[in-house]
Amino acid sequence: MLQDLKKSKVGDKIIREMNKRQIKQRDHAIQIREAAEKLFAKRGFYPTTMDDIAREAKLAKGTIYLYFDSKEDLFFSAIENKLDALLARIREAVKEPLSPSQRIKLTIGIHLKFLEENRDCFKIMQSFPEQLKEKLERKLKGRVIERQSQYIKIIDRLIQEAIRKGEVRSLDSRKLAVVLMGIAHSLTVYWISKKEKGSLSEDESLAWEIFWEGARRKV
Amino acid sequence: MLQDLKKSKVGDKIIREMNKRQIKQRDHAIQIREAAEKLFAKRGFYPTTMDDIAREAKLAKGTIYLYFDSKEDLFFSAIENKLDALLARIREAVKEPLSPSQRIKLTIGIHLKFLEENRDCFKIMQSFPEQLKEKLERKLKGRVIERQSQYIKIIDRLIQEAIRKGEVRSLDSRKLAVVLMGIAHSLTVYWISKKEKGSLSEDESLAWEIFWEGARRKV
DNA sequence: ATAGTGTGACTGAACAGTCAGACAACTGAA
DNA sequence: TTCAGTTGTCTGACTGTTCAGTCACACTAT
Repeated sequence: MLQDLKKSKVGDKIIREMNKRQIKQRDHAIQIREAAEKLFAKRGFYPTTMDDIAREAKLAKGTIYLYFDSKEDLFFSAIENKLDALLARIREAVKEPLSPSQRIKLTIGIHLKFLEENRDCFKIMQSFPEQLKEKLERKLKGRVIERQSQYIKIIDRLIQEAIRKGEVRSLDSRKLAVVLMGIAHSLTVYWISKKEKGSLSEDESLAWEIFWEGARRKV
Repeated sequence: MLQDLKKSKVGDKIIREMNKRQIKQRDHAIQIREAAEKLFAKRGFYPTTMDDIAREAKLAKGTIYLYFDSKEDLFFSAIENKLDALLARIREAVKEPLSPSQRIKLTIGIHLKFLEENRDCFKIMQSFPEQLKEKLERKLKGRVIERQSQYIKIIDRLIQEAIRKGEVRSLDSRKLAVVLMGIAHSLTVYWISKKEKGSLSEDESLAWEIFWEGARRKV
């Protein structure tokens, strides 16, 4: 076995070199991020210590610093990771060949389903905005804010399209996007506060109905 | 003057004793709470230090501890104080002899106006829920949660009434209350993110319209 | 004279981040 | 295949700093 590996070309060699150390590395990075997600979600940024995270990840504290520059870096990486997953799903959904309003509905559904599956992520994001010292790396903060605004932009664009097609009244599309997200958000908070009884996805129709009836162009 | 005071009965004496020291005391308590509100709103709980608050209040750190037991106590006192003011205004408005739906509209208006005038309060409340260690005094946390739920309860009751009178479709009234608050909340976040350009109160009609059209019983 | 307020240097605990040394995976010469 | 040497990974005791809360002393109204 080892012979085979040795015979292979340089390119392969690099790939195989990943096959013990690098894979372990990647695993550790994931392990750490997952521990961080869990604890940041539970307690928020400040009360979570690097020792806690190390314990949760079953690694030494020093190890964390091999993969992440600082506590903040880890925090933002965790959020980014989740947000990217959500954005990817939404971008996929938006491509569906449906009317704008139907695509908006689909998006809400995905959004709620995602939060249901990733309540941790939601809790982190919710506690994010103001709780960090200004002096913190603007760059880091910016990375997340950019993703959040991308998200609103997608909804905004959908609503603009719906307005253009006469499905929705011509109101401020950005504000409508904000309102729609607010509805989804508040239902999620409520769902979490009820200790997650029932299914959040079930509220998709309520959120949609209120928004749609409230926003649509009356015939 | 001093003679007069000395002659007066015990009851009076207590009252007058407030007239130099106690008044100063009350002023200091207010000074401290206002400084705390300002800084907690700006930075959140953890990054705000007692030294910061003392500096802002132009008093020594030790003085704060004459009026408040701990940092947490001060934090919750600040929120409570604001929430009580909001609740008082809402309770007053709800008494108006109007139809339930009109009273709901009035309530939203007051809510938005209050947040516009007290954006600090809003920012504190928003950052409140998860960011404190569990070990923190449940009692303190409870004081605020109780007030928040009172608020939702008032809206809930209004909506129940509107449903009973046939103004609103018979949906889950608590969820509708949550949605309504979510709409107001998200518009406030948006308004703050736009650096408070324009007037938040102007969004009253948008919030109302979407909610109302979405929730009302169709004729 | 004294009791009620105010002060800010000080203390002890908590915690992010470091680093010297242990350890495991790989290499290539014999 | 073996093993000494090399490189990359991991560890947790340690360090320096930050900060909530204290306390001995100062001040001021009565």
